[in-house]
Amino acid sequence: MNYEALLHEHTLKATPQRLGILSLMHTNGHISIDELFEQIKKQFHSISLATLYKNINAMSETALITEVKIPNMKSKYEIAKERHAHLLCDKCGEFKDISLDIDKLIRLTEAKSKYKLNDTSLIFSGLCEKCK
Amino acid sequence: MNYEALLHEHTLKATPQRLGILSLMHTNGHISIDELFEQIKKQFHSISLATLYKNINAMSETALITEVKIPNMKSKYEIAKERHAHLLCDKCGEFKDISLDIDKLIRLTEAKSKYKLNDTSLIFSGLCEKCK
DNA sequence: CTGAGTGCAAACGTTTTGCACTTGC
DNA sequence: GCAAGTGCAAAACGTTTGCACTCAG
Repeated sequence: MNYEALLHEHTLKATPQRLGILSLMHTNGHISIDELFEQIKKQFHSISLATLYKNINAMSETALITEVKIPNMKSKYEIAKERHAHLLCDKCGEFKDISLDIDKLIRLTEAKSKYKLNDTSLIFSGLCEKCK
Repeated sequence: MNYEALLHEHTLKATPQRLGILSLMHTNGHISIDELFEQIKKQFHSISLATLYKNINAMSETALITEVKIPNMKSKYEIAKERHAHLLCDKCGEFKDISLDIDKLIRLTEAKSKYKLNDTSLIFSGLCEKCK
């Protein structure tokens, strides 16, 4: 994936720090601020937490990344992608995407509610295949 | 609703402050810490924010109340009840319950994922009937 | 070359803690 | 009566800001 172009599309400069953040976000799938800071320090010894926050905020505001708020847990961040839901294993902490027919769910809920819906936040929690 | 009994069932003492918190939570449906503090101060002039937090934590830990984490917003709290989803109006901020067939959604997602699921957090956002 | 981004230290708002006092049971 | 709860002030925590310096475009 070309993160440099991605940043430019979102009117942000492609700094080495940002490329590192996006790369870690991609390989981890979902990552918290703390985890990100621990990992990025290995590449950028002197990176500051302030820089990390500024970048997370800049990339969230331009919708390049998305914050995922999870019940009873710190937020995780992911590179923005098409609509999807999340699965959380309460035992081992595995957190991953799952694709559902969210459009259908939205249509159903619109019919029931009279709302015009455009977004969802869906998190399922339980036990993963290994832990159950 | 008998909040005194409800507290006792959760091994918590029924103090006037707690009864006030639960009453406000019930009449508001969903309420943030700030809103709660503003409102409860009217009844308990000298209540402290520390007491509010301690009680919110105690009641969350015993699952008497539930924290609802909402994208791009402060958390709201509600008295725990059967499974349901939430609707948020991005324009006027209306936030309310909606009952969907969540069991069905869970069964569907279990089939797809191999997870054994027991809980969900589902928030739909868009425009309410008046705002759309 | 210039505005955007970085890193540091200080500031800020939110939540938690310690402690003496009070109260529910 | 005693453990649990309250309220205060202080501390801890996560996040943001201001500023001088650096760098991407």
